Amino acid sequence: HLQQYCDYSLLFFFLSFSLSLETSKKAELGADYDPSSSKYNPLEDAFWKCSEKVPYLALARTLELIESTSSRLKMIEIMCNFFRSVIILSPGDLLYCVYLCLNQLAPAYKGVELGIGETVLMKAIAQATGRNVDKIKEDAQEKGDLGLVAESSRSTQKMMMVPPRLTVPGVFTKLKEIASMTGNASMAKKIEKIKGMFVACRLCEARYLVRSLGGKLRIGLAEQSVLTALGHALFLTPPSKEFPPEVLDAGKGLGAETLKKKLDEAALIIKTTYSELPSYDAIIPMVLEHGLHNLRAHCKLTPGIPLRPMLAHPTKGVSEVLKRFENMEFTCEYKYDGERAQIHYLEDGKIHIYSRNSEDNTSKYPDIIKRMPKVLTSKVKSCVLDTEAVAWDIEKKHILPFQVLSTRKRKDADESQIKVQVCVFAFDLLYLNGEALVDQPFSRRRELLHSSFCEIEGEFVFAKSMILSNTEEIEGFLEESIKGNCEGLMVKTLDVDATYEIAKRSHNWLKLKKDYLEGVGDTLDVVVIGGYLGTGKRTGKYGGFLLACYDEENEEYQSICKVRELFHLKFCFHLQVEGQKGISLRFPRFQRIRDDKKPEDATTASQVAEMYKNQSQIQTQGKANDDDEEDFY
DNA sequence: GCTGTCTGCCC
DNA sequence: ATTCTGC
DNA sequence: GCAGAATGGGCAGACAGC
Repeated sequence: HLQQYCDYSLLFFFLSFSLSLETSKKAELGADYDPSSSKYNPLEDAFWKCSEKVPYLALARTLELIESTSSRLKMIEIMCNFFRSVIILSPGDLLYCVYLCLNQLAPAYKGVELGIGETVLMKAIAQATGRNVDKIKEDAQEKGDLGLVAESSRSTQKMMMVPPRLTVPGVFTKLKEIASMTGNASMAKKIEKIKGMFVACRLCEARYLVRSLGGKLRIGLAEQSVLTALGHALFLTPPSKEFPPEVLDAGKGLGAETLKKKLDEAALIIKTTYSELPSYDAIIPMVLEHGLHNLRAHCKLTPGIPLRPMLAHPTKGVSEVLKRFENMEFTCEYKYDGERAQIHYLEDGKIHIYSRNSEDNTSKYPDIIKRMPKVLTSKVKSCVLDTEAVAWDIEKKHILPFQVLSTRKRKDADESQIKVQVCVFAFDLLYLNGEALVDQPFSRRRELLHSSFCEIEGEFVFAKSMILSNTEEIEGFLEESIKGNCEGLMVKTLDVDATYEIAKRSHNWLKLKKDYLEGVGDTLDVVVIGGYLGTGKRTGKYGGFLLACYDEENEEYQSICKVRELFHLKFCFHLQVEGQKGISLRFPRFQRIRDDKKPEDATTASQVAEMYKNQSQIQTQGKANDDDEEDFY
């Protein structure tokens, strides 16, 4: 507490000192920028001029105001106001503003990554502020956020020359430069770049710069709301080729209801466009040029660019499924335990494969690419397939666990050297011969899927599915899927609410996994042997706990996994834990406290081993894998 | 060229 | 991945 | 129920340090 008090008093002293210096000339430009006013005037309330680069401080202030707001509608309004100023004053910077608000540098499929993590960032902050890395680490634990640490530990050393103010395009460009650095000594070079920006930070800029670098903006507003804010801004203050523009506030004079309707429409246009063509590089220039109402015509689902995948809502049992899909026709499919693979076949014959998060996995699957021509019927000229790539035992012709798949080479895999084979399980068709199918019902998409592709056992097959309606049948199918080394079932409506329109509902499917079912699946009674300090919203609380089973043989507790939340647990002991590799749990989660048991009554190590061996996936691997058991554990 | 650590990305 | 929380 | 944040295990790949 003493330390914290000292830091703050220093900070206040430093701030008032620099402010009094500045005010003798002029107040820090933009220090009081306030895009939170409901009567915001995008021209007069901005503190930069037409055609100037957007000051980074304008963005940082926007983020700061949003962070201190709890209502999402208000957050969106604040971001919207900032965007409105950018649209009329500096439209060329809109793309960079959007990217920085999302903490993104490029569409995911371009694979642009900063390659900066907590450790490097702490090193950079330490160097920039002349403080010790351990001290930074300590502060980070206490404050739960490196951005706050950076903001409050800026160097008090006098600079010979005051660096020029940061701008949004300037910061964006530097971040991209950091991302492009590779090879020997690249980390040191990245640190130098970070330091260069850091010394130019004013007010709250350091907080958001550091958070951008760390990959977590933590302002309580992210993708969906940025899209909404962007839509609202484009409606209220349409891009204009003239300055000053004809329309500054298109909402003026509209009734509240009409205005809301118009704003919702605008947001839906942006969200729909983005879900089909998730590239701001493509969308922003287009919307600035042609306006919101011509956007859909210019930005469409495009083979070669990954679209957002449909996700599934978890359900706790068949009864919940029946309740949700009451009076609707639905189908059950096996939920395969592999990796989502969105396969694009272009008219020029090129094939691309994207992950669930739109990363480019093309070079990971040369084997899939090679087999595609065999499975396309002659009527397919171009398509986008939604599939799951699953590790496959060629000899025994069965599915292997996810863990096996995860050992595959990730980049530039050579087809001849592939050790883990995969079978593609196709379950949806999103585009066929120049036409997007996302607004078609699933029944239609599946028909087209089944009639346009040929199955090849062990290489490309359709997801196993059944149309079932009563509880017993569905439970039977679920059991069957588990026996077939699957995770459970996916349940999808066939005609009602059955489109692939992510902008309307991104979790339009249901998933039913064996381990969601109450009272089913493996539960362990474990002992808490450690706790970890939380970060961000969980600062000052435990963010996670280390759990252990009991090893009777050695009379010791063996750590088995960590878990996020423990109900009502305020204190815990810290025992010495020896790190060693063993069996662990894939999706550990807390169920309840066992008041009735003592620590020594915890599940024992041998019981855990027994449970591991009894898993159907392990059993079906058979004797051939016994030799590798040690490795596999 | 080997090893440990960090990072990003699958689930 | 799962889970919790505010709106 | 949505959106966002914070958290889990575990792998390959990249890089630093020797």
